[in-house]
Amino acid sequence: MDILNKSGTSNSKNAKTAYKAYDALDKLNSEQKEAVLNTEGPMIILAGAGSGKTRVLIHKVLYLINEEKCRADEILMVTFSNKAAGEMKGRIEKYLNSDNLPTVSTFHSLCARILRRHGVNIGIDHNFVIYDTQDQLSTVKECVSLLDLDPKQARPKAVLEIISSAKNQMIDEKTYKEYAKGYFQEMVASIYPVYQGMLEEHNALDFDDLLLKTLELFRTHKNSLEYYQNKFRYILVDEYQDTNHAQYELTKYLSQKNKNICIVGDFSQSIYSFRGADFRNLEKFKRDFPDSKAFNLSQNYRSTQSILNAAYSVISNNSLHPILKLWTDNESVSDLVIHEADDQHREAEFIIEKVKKLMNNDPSLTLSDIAVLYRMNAQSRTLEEILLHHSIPYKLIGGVRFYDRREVKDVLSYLSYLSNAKDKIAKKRLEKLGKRRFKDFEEYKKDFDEKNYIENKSTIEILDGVLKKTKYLEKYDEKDTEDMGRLENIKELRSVAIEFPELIQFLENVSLVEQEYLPDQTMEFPDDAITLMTMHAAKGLEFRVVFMVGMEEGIFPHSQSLFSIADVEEERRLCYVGITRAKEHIYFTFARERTIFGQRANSTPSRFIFELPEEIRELNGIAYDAGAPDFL
DNA sequence: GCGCCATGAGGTACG
DNA sequence: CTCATGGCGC
Repeated sequence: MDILNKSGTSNSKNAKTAYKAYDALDKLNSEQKEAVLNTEGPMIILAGAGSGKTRVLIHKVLYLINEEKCRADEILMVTFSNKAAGEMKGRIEKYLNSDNLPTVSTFHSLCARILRRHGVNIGIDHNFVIYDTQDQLSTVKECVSLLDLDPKQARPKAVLEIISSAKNQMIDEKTYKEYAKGYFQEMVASIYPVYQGMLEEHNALDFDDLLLKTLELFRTHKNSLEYYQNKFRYILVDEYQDTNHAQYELTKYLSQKNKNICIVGDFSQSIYSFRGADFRNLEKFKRDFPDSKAFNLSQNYRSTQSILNAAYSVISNNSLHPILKLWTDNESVSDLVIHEADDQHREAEFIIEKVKKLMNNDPSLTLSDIAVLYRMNAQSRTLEEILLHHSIPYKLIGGVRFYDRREVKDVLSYLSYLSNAKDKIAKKRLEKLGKRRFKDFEEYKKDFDEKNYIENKSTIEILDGVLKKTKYLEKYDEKDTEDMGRLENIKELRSVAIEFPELIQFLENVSLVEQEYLPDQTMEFPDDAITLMTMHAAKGLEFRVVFMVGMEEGIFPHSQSLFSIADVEEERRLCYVGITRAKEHIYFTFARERTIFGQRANSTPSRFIFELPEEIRELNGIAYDAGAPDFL
C-alpha cells in the first residue's frame, strides 16, 4: 500500500504526533475505513450516535493531506458550533507539523469572512456589524413604533420569528408579501422591508443575512464564487441534518465545481427544526448529486446493546425519515430503569438515592460521569434545590450566555458604536445608560475619531478609556453580590480584549464566538459535579449514567408539539438523543403529580415510556400491553 | 433617571 | 410561580 511510502516523506519531524495513515487506518473499523478512503466526488456518511463520526472526519482530512490529494488549506470543514470547530481544529493540528492548516469554521464565520472580503461587490461595507438576537429585537421594536403598529399585536418576538424563518427559506423582504397569509403575516410583510432597510442603514447584518448575502454574492458575482470554489477543493460538512435551506444552497454552490463534498449526518438526531433545520436536506443532497456514494457508520462504541435496543425501540416509531440501526460489541451490563415518583420532589430524591447507591457499588464512578437531562430549563429548579439540600455538587449548563449579559452587551455597544457610528441600535442602548454618561462618551468618541484611535490604540486601551470616561463601572456596587458578578464579567471581557488588540478583530470575534460561560454554581465546585442540562444541550456528549426526568405527556413530548406529527417525531428524536448519551445506565423518571408554573396537575407518563422495549417495562411494572394507552 | 408595580407570558438554541 | 418588560410617579 503506497500510504506506507508517503507517510515518511513529509510532516514527520516529530514522530510522536506526525500522522501515520497506515497506523491510523488500522484503528478504524471497515465502515469507517471505507468512508475515509473514498476521497473523490460527492459522498454522504450516515453516522449513528457514538459511531466515531468525528474520528472519521478527522482521519479523512489527514488522509487527504497525507495522500497529497490537496494542500491542507484547500480543505474546508464546516461545523455548526464554534466549540465543535475548535475541537476538530485542535485534533487535526495535533497531527500536522505545519503552518498550512485546513479551514475549520462554522457557516456563519465563514460567511462573515467572505463578506468582509468580497461583500463590497454587493454593496456591503467591510465594516459591517453583526446583529445578535437582542439587536434584532430592538430593531423590530423600532420598526413597529415607526410604522405606528400596536406592539401588543405585532409582538416583536413573534414578528422576528416569522422574519427569521422567511430568511431561512430564502424569501427576501420584497417577495415575502406574496407568501404572507392572514392578518399577522400581512403585518409582518409590512414590517420586514422596513426592518431590512434599517439594518442596511445601520450597516448591520443579522445572522441570517450572513448566509443570505453570501448566497447573493455567489449568485451575482461569478468571480467571487469561483475564487472560493477554487480555494476549497475538498469540502466536509458535519451535522448535515441541521442545515437550513440557505446553508444547503451554500454547500451546493461551493462544491459545484470540484464536487468533492462529503456530508455527514443522522436523521435520528435532527432536533433543531424549530430554528430552520431540515433533515430532508440529507435526502435532497442525493437528488442534487445523483452520483454520490453513501456510507453508513452503524457500529456504536458508546453504549451497551440494551441501551441501543431501548433507543431503537423508541425511534422506530418515527415514520418520516430513515432510521439507522446501531449495534455494538460493548459488554452488556446495563441498568435500564423506569421510575414513577409521587411528585417532582420525590423524583429528585430518587435521583439522589440512586446516585449514592451507584457510587457505593462502583468506586470508579464519579459525579462527572452522571447527567440529569430534562426537556426544559424550568425543570432544573427543583433538581437544584434538592441537590443543594443534600450537598451534592452540580453544574448547570444553560442560562444567559456571556455575551448576552447586560453589562457585557453595554460595554460592547460602546466599542461597536465607536467602530460603526451608523449603528443606531447600539446608540440607543448607550443613551439609555444615562444622558451624562452618553455625553462623556461622545467626547471620547470625538478624540477617538480625530486621533484615529482605531489604528493607534489597542482594544484594551480603548475599552479602559471608555470605562474611565463614562464612569460605567460606578453603576455597580462592589458590595452587592449580583453587581460583583457583573464586574467579574467585565473583567473577563477585558481579558478577551487583551487577546485581540485590533478593535475590529475583537468585535468580529465576540459576535461570532460564543465563549464558554460557567454559571456561579460551577465556580464553587470546579471539579467533580453532576451535570444538569436540557437534552438539546446534551447532544454530542456522553455519560456513564443518564437520568431522563419529567417523562410525562405535555412535558416530553412538550405540549406545544402535540398538534403535529412532525413535531412529535422531533420530540421522539430528542428522546433518542437523550437515551444514546448513556454509556452504561439509564433511568427514566416521571411523576404522578407535578407543579409547573405554579399550577399543580396530575400527569400521564410519556408515550415514549410505552415505546420502550416490553421487557424493560415488564421488569419495571409498566407493562400496559393492552395496546396504546388511552391518551393516544 | 431611577425604581416600583402591574401585566403577561412561560420550548428547545447555534451563530 | 418567576421573570422580563413597560408605564408611570417621584
